[in-house]
Amino acid sequence: MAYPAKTDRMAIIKSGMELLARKGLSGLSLRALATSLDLAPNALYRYFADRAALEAALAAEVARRLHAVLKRAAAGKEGEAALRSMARAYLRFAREDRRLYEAMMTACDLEGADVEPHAALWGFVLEKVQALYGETRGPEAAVTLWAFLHGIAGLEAAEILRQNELPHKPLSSIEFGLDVWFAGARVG
Amino acid sequence: MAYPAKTDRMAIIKSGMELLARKGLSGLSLRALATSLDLAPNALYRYFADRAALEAALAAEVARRLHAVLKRAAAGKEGEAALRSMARAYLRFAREDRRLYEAMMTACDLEGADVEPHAALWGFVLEKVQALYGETRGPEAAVTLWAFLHGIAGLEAAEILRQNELPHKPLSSIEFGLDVWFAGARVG
DNA sequence: GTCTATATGCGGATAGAC
DNA sequence: GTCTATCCGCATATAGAC
Repeated sequence: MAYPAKTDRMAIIKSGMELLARKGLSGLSLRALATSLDLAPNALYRYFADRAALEAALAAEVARRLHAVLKRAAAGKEGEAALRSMARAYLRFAREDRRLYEAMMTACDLEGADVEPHAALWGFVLEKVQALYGETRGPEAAVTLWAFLHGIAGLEAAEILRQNELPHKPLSSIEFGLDVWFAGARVG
Repeated sequence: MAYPAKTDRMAIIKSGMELLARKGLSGLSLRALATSLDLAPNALYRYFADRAALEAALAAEVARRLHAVLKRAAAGKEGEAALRSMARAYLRFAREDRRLYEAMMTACDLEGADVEPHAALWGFVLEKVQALYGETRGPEAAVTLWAFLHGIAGLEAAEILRQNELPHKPLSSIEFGLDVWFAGARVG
């Protein structure tokens, strides 16, 4: 055959993750990704129907990574200690790989996306929360915690908490917020 | 004069807000905005140095609008009632004008941005929170509440809470989260 | 202050050969 | 499966005339 295979889905995802981490979702182009793999500008269309399909695949991969990070953070811990560790790991991930994190939250609702990694991630967190808040209140408590963490990540990414006019205490606010949330588990 | 003035800063902002609400920040182009004002593609450069300057001006305008919305929501109310009303108004704004809201949070940290409207908005919220949480804990409590609301807005915008795999109870989770947050004010 | 014209760059996607 | 070539669209920004 004149043109033997030079790549595959996994290699594309891998290279795509590196590019995504550096340039962000809007800065990622199929052309640049193809170039990074030594391919012609349009070669990726054999593996992904269009750009949206690639984005969804990348978002799923990010979810898998975050899931692994949270698992590691919770390892050997239980209850409140496990969740505090997970919360801090979540924010560390959102901070250090903010472009990956943003991509995960942006591209997870596309058509034909692989929802499994996202669902697995949610299931893992929910389980831990229910251990503290109970089965009934678990979902609402988990959404509340998630929203808080996601909000902190967003405020930090926008560098809003660093503006002079604002009392910039992001770190202490995080502990403050977690304290309030855990207090809710004990009271209710 | 051969070419009399056909527009001004305010008209540009006004038309820009309409376009922003429809197309979002990334979908907004100087060309389209100029066209909507019956101007040549480059006419706006007389009023804004570049695209970033326009974005910052629009973000400031959104902050003014949100500030007005929150003021109205708190009018005639005090303490917890005022803040609950403000929280719901905040989320209503983020939901109904989500592209404006996103633009405000994205473009508020640009060079040379007019920070005053953002600072005024923050000051207004902080004041209300301090009435409940006290002066010392006010900033952290306010950041916590803000992060929670911003996070909910983000999860809703990404339509993450609507996925089948997740218990999709955004509304009840909002009340749940607010309950926890207000409980923190009474306990501490 | 607005105009026409243009420089320059980017991106997604398709056709058809090998 | 990869290639070359191309179509098409979008954008920011500048130069210089009126």
